[in-house]
Amino acid sequence: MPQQLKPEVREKIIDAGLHAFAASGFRVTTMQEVATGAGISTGNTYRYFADKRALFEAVVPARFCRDLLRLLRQRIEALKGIDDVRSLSADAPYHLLSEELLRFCVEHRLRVVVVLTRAEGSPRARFGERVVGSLMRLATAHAASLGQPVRLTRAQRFALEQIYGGFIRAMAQILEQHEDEAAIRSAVEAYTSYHLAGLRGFFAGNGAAA
Amino acid sequence: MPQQLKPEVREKIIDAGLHAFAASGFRVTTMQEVATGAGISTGNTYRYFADKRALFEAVVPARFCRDLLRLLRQRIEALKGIDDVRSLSADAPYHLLSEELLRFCVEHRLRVVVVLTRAEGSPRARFGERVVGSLMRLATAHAASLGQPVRLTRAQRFALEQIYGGFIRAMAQILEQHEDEAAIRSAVEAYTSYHLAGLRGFFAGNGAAA
Amino acid sequence: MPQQLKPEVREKIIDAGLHAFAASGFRVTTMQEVATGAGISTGNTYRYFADKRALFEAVVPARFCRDLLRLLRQRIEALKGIDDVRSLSADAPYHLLSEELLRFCVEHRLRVVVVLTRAEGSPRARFGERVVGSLMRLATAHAASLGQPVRLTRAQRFALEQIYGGFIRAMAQILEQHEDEAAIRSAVEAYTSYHLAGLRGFFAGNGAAA
Amino acid sequence: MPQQLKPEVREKIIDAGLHAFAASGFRVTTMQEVATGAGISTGNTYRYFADKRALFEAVVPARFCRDLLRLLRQRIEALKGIDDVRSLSADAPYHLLSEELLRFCVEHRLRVVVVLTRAEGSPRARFGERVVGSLMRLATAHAASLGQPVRLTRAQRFALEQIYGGFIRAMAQILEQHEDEAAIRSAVEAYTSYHLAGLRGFFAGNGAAA
DNA sequence: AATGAATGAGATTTCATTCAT
DNA sequence: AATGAATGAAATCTCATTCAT
Repeated sequence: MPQQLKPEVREKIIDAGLHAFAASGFRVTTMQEVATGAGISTGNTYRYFADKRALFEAVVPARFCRDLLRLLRQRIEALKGIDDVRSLSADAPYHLLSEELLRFCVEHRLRVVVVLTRAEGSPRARFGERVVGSLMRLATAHAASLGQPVRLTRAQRFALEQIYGGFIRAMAQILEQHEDEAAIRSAVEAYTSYHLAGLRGFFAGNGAAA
Repeated sequence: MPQQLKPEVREKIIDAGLHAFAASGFRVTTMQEVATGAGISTGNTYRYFADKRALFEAVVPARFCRDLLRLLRQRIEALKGIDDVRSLSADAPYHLLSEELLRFCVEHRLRVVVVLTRAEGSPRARFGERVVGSLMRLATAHAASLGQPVRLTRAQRFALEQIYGGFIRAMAQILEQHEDEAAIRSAVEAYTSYHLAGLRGFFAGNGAAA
Repeated sequence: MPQQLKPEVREKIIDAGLHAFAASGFRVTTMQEVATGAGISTGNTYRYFADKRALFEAVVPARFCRDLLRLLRQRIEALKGIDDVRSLSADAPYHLLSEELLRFCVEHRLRVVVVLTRAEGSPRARFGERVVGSLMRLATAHAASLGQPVRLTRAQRFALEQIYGGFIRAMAQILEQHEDEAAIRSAVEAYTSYHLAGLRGFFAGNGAAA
Repeated sequence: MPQQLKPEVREKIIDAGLHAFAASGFRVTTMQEVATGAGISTGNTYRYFADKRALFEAVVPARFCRDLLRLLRQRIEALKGIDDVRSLSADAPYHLLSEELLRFCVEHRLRVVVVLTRAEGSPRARFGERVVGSLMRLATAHAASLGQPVRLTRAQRFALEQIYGGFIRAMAQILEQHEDEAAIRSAVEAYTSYHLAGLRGFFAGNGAAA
């Protein structure tokens, strides 16, 4: 039922929800705020979305999550051709690999922010974790696929988790604070120079290739 | 009024608050939980602390914030003697610089966690940002104090902010998930190998010295 | 205003209301359900009926109530020729007396169900009571018209009320659960064998004639 | 947690709930009404009962349901010694069998009313049905245990269901409308003279012994 | 006449905070 | 000082009813 109502109102609600969630997070945002933001009454909101969680799911659709996850994985997998992260020049592969991801993130700027850092209490609360877990598994598998398999200690695994967590969080922050693509691109590039060099150091320091 | 009450009760409340905030964050934690955790009544809590915010401020006192901030700054400042982060070996300076900070963090494990990652909605909500800002200013000033002043673009500055943000967040996570010092130490070490190499790469990639 | 609208739409609404009320009762049924059931919009419903109560009154019209009441009364009155319920054979009078009533009930199956057992909160909420009251008065008057006037105690009067209440309720249940006339007839017959024998026992046990 | 608060307030809430539920049913009764009835604020109600359903369950405890069910079953089972309901004098076994049940009903007057006829939408909504089902099974088993097993047609089974349904409903009504035991006793007695005679007629009419 | 989106009142539930004892 | 029951404001959600088109 809550589907073919006025599409523009639906969009207005989703948009208001997106901004409200991005500004305050799922828990703190009230349906009142969303409704006000959309210029409608609270009750009307419920004609379009069964409840707050459903609204969140519409703001951050499953499809979107799948795509984001896939693009992030591709970014890791694209490293497979390269024998050793240490040989990686910071920018060359970067532009190559992430063009699609970047476009996607630019297009869905706030959506990425919301799902990665404003989803506490929402039905997508674990998405961030899942992304990190997925990246971790890829990284591990990839490393294993190289000559000298990586033996990470528990502490190293934990650190790697933080590293990837920091990476996606940084991406979210960049998207949150910048509106135009050029600015986002520059900030990502700058962060990438840190991140890739960091990974090289991490695996080198651990006598491991990745 | 909340001065000459029983200090041990006060401590019990603070301790219960600390654990509750660490477990669920400021917003989600209820005064009831805190009181129960402290083994006293809800009402009594308010004789010791004017409200939830005041309790949080007692759990994470200004003094503690100052100390943590100071130690973090020292860590940066200690780099001053070194001309170029690029020449930095990953582990050597690490142990040297951070011994005091580490001890402090181990001792105030949960407090650090709370103020850095569980403070949303609390009066210390911005502390993390302030720390990062302070570290940024130091880094910039330090760089400027060297021969060739660093000219960071806006994007690089922003990326550096994320880098430091990720750093303190990683530290918080490490402290949250590990209880014994040895484990904390290993995890910090692993993360540091990433972080310092990352910084080298960052400044190298940006043709800048720090 | 709700007069010269399209009669077939009016009928559709009434029919949808009938089914919805029969399925869930007055209170639980929503105007949305009714409108959907009628294949029209919610708003349009209100062009035909001032409000939910008016709709209910149309679903169960006064005329219908009068007819049902009249037929039920006839059933009682038809006993007048018979001196003593005790002499009543269970089935003979049954077919005779109730043929018209039965046809009526079969024809207005759901309507009877609704007014007798699904009317809570509606403007016809008391109809069941009124029916019972009416039957009671008839029974009393009838008894009084016989030689030895029945002296029912207050308790007996009350019990008789429950007996008639149970009777009409049973009839409603039978109508609700059976669709074809034969099945309804059998069930009514079975219940009647209980009910009439019960009445005989009731008046015999109370040393009264009815 | 909602247990050892002020027992007298708890009792007041339960009592207010009992009366409100008895007056309007589970669905229609609001927590506001209950709170007002108990002379407290709405919020306070939730300190004693997790939600409306929990309140209902406290008003009509499982223990109470078990006892009521057991006593009703006993009433049926006590008929086992009697070969044929037809030989049953209306009052003799009645007093014998039901003394305990009567006392119980008198003591828990409104509670019985609520669980049997005001529970729609509540966690005990099906209790009435279960009671009827249980009585039906007992009656059937009992009949089967006699010489000539009862072969009830579908219609007769259905009618028997209505008979027992009417029986418990009548009992509820009697309890609802009378306060003192003597009145209840008289009304039950009067109804019983109908009910038992009715059963005799029912089984006789069906050429069956029970 | 009709649509169906929109409103707004009201119900349930949660908690920070207050208050009688 | 302490208790812990009580309050009241606010949030989520539901629907009868209205209204712009």
